[in-house]
Amino acid sequence: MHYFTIGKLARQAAVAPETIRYYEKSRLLPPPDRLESGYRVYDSSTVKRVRFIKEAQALGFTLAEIADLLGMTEDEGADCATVNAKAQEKLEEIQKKIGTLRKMQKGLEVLAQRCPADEQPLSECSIISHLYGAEE
Amino acid sequence: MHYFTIGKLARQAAVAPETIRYYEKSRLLPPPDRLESGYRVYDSSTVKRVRFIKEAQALGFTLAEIADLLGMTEDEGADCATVNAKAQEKLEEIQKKIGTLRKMQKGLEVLAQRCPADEQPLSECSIISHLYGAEE
DNA sequence: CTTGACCCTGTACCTTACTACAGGGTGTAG
DNA sequence: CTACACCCTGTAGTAAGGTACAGGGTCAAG
Repeated sequence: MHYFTIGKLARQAAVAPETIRYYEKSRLLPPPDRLESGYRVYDSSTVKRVRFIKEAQALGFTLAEIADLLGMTEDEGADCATVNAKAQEKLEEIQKKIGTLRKMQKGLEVLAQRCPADEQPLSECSIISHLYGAEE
Repeated sequence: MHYFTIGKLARQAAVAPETIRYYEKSRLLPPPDRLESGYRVYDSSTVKRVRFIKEAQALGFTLAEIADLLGMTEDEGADCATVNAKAQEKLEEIQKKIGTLRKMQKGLEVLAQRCPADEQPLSECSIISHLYGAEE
């Protein structure tokens, strides 16, 4: 089966090799197998894992939170009550993020629609007012 | 009308006063009016603005991006084509974020459901596989 | 009319998440 | 058999986003 050295992994996941080593040190990636030379070797599942990390990060999760998220599925001997509680917590957080994004979306749509017909000042910020139900 | 000093504003928005001053320096907040003493004075719209900044940040937007977002509604004399193009761009970004969050949500739900009936190893990470359609 | 909570500016420091060497070994194409 | 791209460890530096003083003025309650 085809394997990846750190450089190839990094290219596939669109990050720098240093970032991979940094993630390893930070326990976001498990210590990989090594060739006799000491070179790290990875398989394609690591590519997915790194991409996941990057996407979660773009959504405002910190590396610590992401480690937690990934840890949930990997802790051998984590009991179900704990995993479920954590999952529930994360689900609520995600639900809230989606809700806020929806409101921003609405605000931007209003802003865009208002524009071609113009004349009204844009100064009343429709993004903010959609989030907080302000004087529209 | 009731006004806020920096400390009250900070408490209302759940940040530190230093953060408010930092946002002012970073042009995320306009220079406020001052009392004769030099004290900054704000009104409630600034509370909303600061909350907006914090929420946008929690969604992975940088302060520079947020400044851009807020700037869109305030640039006197920004032409509509430009505002619309920017809004469209942001809308796509937001749509993508929502999509990714939905997939994470699905993954976490599967993880949680799988747990009480247990026995299967959790080791196949359902969060990641939901994002990348891996071997489920 | 003072005391405690608040405000000011300015500078220095901190954490997170990288990024960039330095100094040295590896692997493969020509 | 060498040249060039790649890998290793370790340490230091960077950018973003704050946070923490120091040194000094303000304001309202008692």
